This record gives sequence, structure tokens and C-alpha cells, in this order.
Amino acid sequence: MSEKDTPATRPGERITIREVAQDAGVSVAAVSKVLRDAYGVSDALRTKVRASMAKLNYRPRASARGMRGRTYTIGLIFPDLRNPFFADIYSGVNAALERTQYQAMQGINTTSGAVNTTSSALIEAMIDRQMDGLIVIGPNIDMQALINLGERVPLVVVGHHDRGGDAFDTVNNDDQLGARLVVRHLVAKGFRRPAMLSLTPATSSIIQQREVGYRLEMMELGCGEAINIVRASQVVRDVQVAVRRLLSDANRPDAIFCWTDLMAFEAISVATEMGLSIPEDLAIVGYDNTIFCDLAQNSLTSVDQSGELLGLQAARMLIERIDGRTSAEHFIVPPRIVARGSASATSEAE
Amino acid sequence: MSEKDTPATRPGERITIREVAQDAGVSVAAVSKVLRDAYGVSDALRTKVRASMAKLNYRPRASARGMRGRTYTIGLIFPDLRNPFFADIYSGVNAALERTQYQAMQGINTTSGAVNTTSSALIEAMIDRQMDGLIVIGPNIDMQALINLGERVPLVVVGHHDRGGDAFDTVNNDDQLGARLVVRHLVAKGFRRPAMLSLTPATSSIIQQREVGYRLEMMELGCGEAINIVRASQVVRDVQVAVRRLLSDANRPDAIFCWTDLMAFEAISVATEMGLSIPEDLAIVGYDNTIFCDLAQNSLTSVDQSGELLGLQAARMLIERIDGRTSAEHFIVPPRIVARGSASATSEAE
DNA sequence: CTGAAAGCGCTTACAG
DNA sequence: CTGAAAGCGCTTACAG
Repeated sequence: MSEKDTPATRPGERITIREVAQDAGVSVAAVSKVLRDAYGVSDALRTKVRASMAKLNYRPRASARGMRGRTYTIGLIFPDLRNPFFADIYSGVNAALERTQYQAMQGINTTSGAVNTTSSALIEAMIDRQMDGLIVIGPNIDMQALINLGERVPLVVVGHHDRGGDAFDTVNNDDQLGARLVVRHLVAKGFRRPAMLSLTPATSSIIQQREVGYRLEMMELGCGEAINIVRASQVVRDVQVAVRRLLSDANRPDAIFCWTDLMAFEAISVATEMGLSIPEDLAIVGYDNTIFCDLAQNSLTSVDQSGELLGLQAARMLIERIDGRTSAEHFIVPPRIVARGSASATSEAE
Repeated sequence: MSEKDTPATRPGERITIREVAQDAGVSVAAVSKVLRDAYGVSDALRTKVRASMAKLNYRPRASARGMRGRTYTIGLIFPDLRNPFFADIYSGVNAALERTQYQAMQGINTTSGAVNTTSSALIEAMIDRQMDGLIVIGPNIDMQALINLGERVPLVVVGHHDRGGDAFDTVNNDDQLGARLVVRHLVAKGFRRPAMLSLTPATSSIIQQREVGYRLEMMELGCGEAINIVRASQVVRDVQVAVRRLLSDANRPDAIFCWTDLMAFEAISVATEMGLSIPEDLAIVGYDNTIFCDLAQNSLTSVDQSGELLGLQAARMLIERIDGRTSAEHFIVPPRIVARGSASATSEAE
């Protein structure tokens, strides 16, 4: 114990900017400028400093940089960790940060998935840690909380269509179009009475948009009287109850368009337990096109919303904001349906 | 641009320790002591300071604290983000940190899942950010790299049986017992020729232990001549190839014990595509008891290794190390088999 | 283009 | 028990 009362800092083990400056024979300020790629440094000086940094294996400490400038760290906030779709977003973010000094650190917002007005403990913790910017992934986000947050820190929101003035950027897939594609696909395959299993706190417009797309396309294809939207939370039991109720109806749908793949897998499970065959008795379509869709036991037709592209774009836009952009931008990716066995009466064609 | 050249810091918006001291009528040092729960503060002073902190809504900045002391941030390093088992570990870590000032930040080690000697970019980034300690989740970790890492920063490793002297703690489930339980269960259900689908870079002893458990139990139950271990990486295609090869053998196994649930789901998929019925033609058992095991289309018998408990324990041990413990400790959780339909000839009993 | 000095918000010895 | 001062490793105006 005695010699290790302050083990969090192990002194003397780390090269500082002062030592680099000494080695290169320049001032500390000069090294700092090279570090930040700031203007006003001669090539000769830059080369000397770079050489010393490499030779001494110098790595700047983010804490110290954060005291006056940036920490070069951005916070990534997921609503949960079980949906493999988020892994796609993550890898997109990382791809965008590849050649920069920025590093993403992530956390999961466990507080019932909601960013409420008091703001979540995780978000506060990230601000305490001087994150240069935040990427928050929806849905289920309180609008006013987002605006407040965006006024405190550069912010990009993924999966949230509502705009917050200039407070934050948004990155989305076109949810209305995605829903339309699903209905179009199902009807083309002969399923004329698809129900929609939507998400329960229908606060975010990402949910509304998908529901609108479903309704409009149903009507345009002459299936208006079969419109049927039920909602559930992402909690397993809620999904099971909702699906069971849908399928117990005397007038049951011939297809279910589910909010996410995860909900669709539950739907497959419930339907299977009820003795229904997929897709003969019931077609099922998911959203996100996660890796599990490919499994033969799922063979789930799904909508690909390019999670990687969403993440890539979100990170790029966030860095622009950190660099000074104050007006909002909004990016939309077109969705694409990926057909598999769960919604095709004929084969399990890819 | 002009007025926002330094948007990463929005000055004046945040209460500092100086303002708290002023409000409470005490010194900055006194506030710092209250903040850190350090000894040598009178109750009266502590109460006053606490009141001012609450009134001003004071939150200390981690960067500043990290300059001399701790950042109260620990890094959590996952090998990938697609396995829902890691969500269990994460929630255990969070549970342990609940009432502390610590916050976990996580990252995914994308560099081929290996912590090599040059150490991964993610780990270096976390050290640059002054993480007080690291929890690294295996397998596929180079031993020497871990020892080096443990000498630089408090370290706990999850899913890695090899001990590194006093350089780091380990937290594991009893993998040998877990494998034994699987074999015992399968044989009891009438499957006498189970193969094992193990992980390919069999460097870590977590892998060896599970293989040893499989071998020993097979021999002890008189199935020694049916011992058959194949290995694959976690990459989907590798798993498919390995399973297909196993099942194409004239003398094919009547059961497959898979390294993880994810690999087991792939095995179910391949077997299904080959026209085999589960469990009639082939039993399948996974490891981790992830939520997807419950789905009717998987109904996967699996080994529960209490991810939440592993995470809880890892976080507790890490904080002990941060607080000064220098000797290694090792924690082992007993595994437990959860029977479902994929390995029971009779029913899909839970 | 280059550097000396001040300062970011805390913690840490060290006096009192 | 309490506080004044130094210092952590950077960045930021400001001179030169």
C-alpha cells in the first residue's frame, strides 16, 4: 500500500511535451503547434519535432489537452447493446475517425432508453469527461432534452427525424420510404393484409414516419381496410404479448412488418410456437438487416438502412460541428429491402 | 467561424471548484477533500460544502482531476459488439459502479481481436485518456502484451485463465467444468458421439480448459473414441465451413458442442440447410446462454456463465487495484447448464 | 515563423 | 481540522 497510494498516476513513465521540445531544441509552444497541425510552423521545425516525437514515442495526454483545448474524444451513446445493428453504426464511426486524432468512447443509456429532461447520468458523465462532441442514437429521445444538450455540446442525433433548429444535426434513413418498400414487397408477394408491429412510445417522428409510410402505401395499393398497427416496447415479454394478440385475432393478418429484426425474431418464435408456418401462414419482415437475418432458422426479409454509412456520416458531421459549424445539417440514407424466405411464398431466394 | 474557433470549450458555463469554495466560505483545498471523501474534514465543513455543491449544481471535470489524481473513468474493452453476452458483462460492470464516482467507457478492439505486442490502438487511446484502469475481455489475448499492459495500468482480464504473476487479476467461469456439464448432459440425453466446435487460435487457456473438460468427461463416460474437436474463428464463413465438414463426414457426430451461442446458431442454420432435424438428427449446445437461446427457432441448450456476475466482480477487483492492491486475485464463477429443445430428444422443456 | 508566460481546474504536499 | 501555494501537461494569446 505505502508505495502505491497514488497508483492512478505512475509518474516518470511518460514522455511530456517538454521533453520533446528539449530533444528537438525548440519551444514547448512549437511542439504544441505541430501536434495540433496549427498554422505558422516552418517545414524544418515541423520535421524536427515530428522526428523527436517519433523517437521518444511521445503521446499527448488527452486530459491535459482538454484543460484548454480539446480532448479529441467523442461520446457515442447507444440505447442498448443487444441489437447487432449498433455494431454497424459503431464501425462506421470508427471508419470516419480512422485518420483523425479523435477516438470514440461509448456508453449505453440504460435509463429506460430515454434522454429525459434531467438528462441521463451517462450523458452528464460524458460531459464531465470533456467529450468534444456527442453522437446520440435514438429512438426514444425527448426533444427538449436534445435541444438543451445541443446547446451545451456539439451534437449529432441518429435515428430521430425531428429537427431541433440549429441545436443538432440528424442522420437517418428514409423511414417512410423503408416502410413503403416493405408493404410494396409484401403485396407483390401476395400478402395483402400485413399488420405493423411498431414501437410503443411513439414520441419520436422516426416511428411516426415509418407508420405513415405503412399507411400510405397500404392505401395506395388498395389494402387500406387491412391497416392494423399495434405497438410494443423492445422488452421481450411485451413483444410476445403483442404478437400473440395479433395472431389470435379471428381476422388475423397474413404478414407482420416488425419495428426491428429483434422484434421480428420474437415474432417468428411466437408464430412457430402457435404452429404457424412461415411464410405459408404468415410472412414476417424486419428492419435493420442484421447478420442474424441470414440464419436459415430466421431467413428474415429485412430493410437495410446502412448502419455503417449512418455512423460514418454522423462522425463526419460531428467533427464539422466541433470545428465550428453552427448551422444544422441533416443527412438521409435511402433504405433497401433485402428479400429472404420469411416473406416469399416461393423460395428462400436471397 | 470567427466567434467559434474554440467550440470544444464553452467558457463560463460551468461551475468550478473555486466558485463552490467561495459560496461555502472555505478554501479550494477543502472542497477538493470533500469531493474525494478524503480524511481530515469536519462534519460541519463537509455539510457546508455539500450544500454549496448541490446548490450550484457543481460537477467536477474529469480532465482536471486527471491531471494530478484520477479521472474516475475505467475502460472496458470488448472483442466485438455482436455477441449479446457482452451486454451482460456490461450491465454487471455498471452495477458495481453504481454508487461510486467511476464511470465505464467502452471500446471495441477491432484489430483482429488480438492484443498484440505492439498493443492495440484502442488500448493506447484509453491510456492517453488517463483511464484509471482497464477491463479487457478475452479470449485471443497475447500473454506478454497483457503483462506489459498490467505494468502500466491497473488491469483485470475477463475470459483468460492464464495468470500473469501480479500484473493483472482474472475473472472467469470454470470452463473445464462447463464443458464437462455439456458432455454429461448430452450423454444423459442419449447422444454418445458429441463433437466439439472450438475456437481457432487456441492460444488462450480458456480455450484449452474447455477442450480439456470435453476430453476428460468424454473419456470418463466411456465415449473416448468419439472425441472430435474441430476449430473455427468467429467469422461466419469459417463457422459454416467447419460445421459443414463435420456433418458431411460419413461417420458424423450426433451432437455439436459449440464455442459460443453465436456459433451454435450458425450450426443450427447449416444443419437445417442440410436437411437435418434438431435434435432428432443432431443435438446442438451453445455457451453463454444469451437471450436468443429462448427463441423457438433456436431453442438452444446452453451454458450460463453469469456474464453479469463476471462484470460485477471484474469492476470490483479493478477498483481495489486502483485503490492500491498490487497482488493478483483470481475469481471463478461456476457455470450452469440451461436445457432447451436443441439437445433433448423428448421435448422442448425449459 | 518562434518562444516566454499565463492559465485551464483540479490535487497534493506542506504549514499552521 | 483548514488553507495558501505549487504543479499536473497541455493550449492560448501575445510579443518579438
